[in-house]
Amino acid sequence: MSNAKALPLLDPGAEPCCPPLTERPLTAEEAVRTAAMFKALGDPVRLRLFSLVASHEGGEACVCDISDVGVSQPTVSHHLKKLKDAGLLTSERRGTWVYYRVEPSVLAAMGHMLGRATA
Amino acid sequence: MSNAKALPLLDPGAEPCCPPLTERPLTAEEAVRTAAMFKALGDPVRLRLFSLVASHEGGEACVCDISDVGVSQPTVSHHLKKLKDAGLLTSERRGTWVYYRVEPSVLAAMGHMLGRATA
DNA sequence: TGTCTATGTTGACGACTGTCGAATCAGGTG
DNA sequence: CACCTGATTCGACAGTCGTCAACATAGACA
Repeated sequence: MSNAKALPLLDPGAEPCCPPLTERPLTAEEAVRTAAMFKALGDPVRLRLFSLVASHEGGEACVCDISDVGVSQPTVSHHLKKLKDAGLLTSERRGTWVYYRVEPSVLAAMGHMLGRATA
Repeated sequence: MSNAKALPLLDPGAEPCCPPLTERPLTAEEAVRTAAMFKALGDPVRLRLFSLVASHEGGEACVCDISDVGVSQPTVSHHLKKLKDAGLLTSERRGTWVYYRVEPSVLAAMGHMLGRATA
């Protein structure tokens, strides 16, 4: 987390994960890992925070810019941490503010599972 | 797996839903609706059941064929109902057995949000 | 150095969720 | 008709989750 690199510095055992859901049944282990990512996006506040970061210019945003989602700031921090734990976001402190950015590889993996990118 | 009909017999307010997450921040309402779908897939058992149905031939499977996910049958039924409530599955009773099938439009919508499926 | 602003952490509370056993409903078969 | 199998619903329980107020930490600036 030193600086900007698109290199997917993946968490322990975070491959492309899984084939499209329409291709083959998931194993128990795959399901556990994948469900964790879906669960991270399964909360309205978290989903909104994630979209705020993902749609921000450069794919990064500081907390001060996305704290307007209707909950208290500790709660925002809590959800941001959950997203980070799920591997969907990475954080970087730059001076006074902390910037969050999306992990594009994980996003693509989830989209691949759902959208059957057979093309 | 070119199913016969892609007809989306939509649930109450089940449009294409939302733009890709990387395009624009979701509104609160969009986030609530979309998070419900992600949450439905946010449980390992449910995700496995869903993949079992989705990957079955014809996109449909009877309960008797997907009950081997490590939990009791009432629990399977419970999760199946959740998936149905979320609009991800539809059920149909055919004689003795009940068949579940995936709702392709919802799958595509989620994939579109995450991975911008292709283009 | 001290103080102020910006984030993250802790502890607690209410609500929801996943799970099971038992009971119930639906349909087929003798 | 009675009976049996498959599937859902009911009631209850433990565990997790989302939320907040209060406190702690990190860095900037005077």
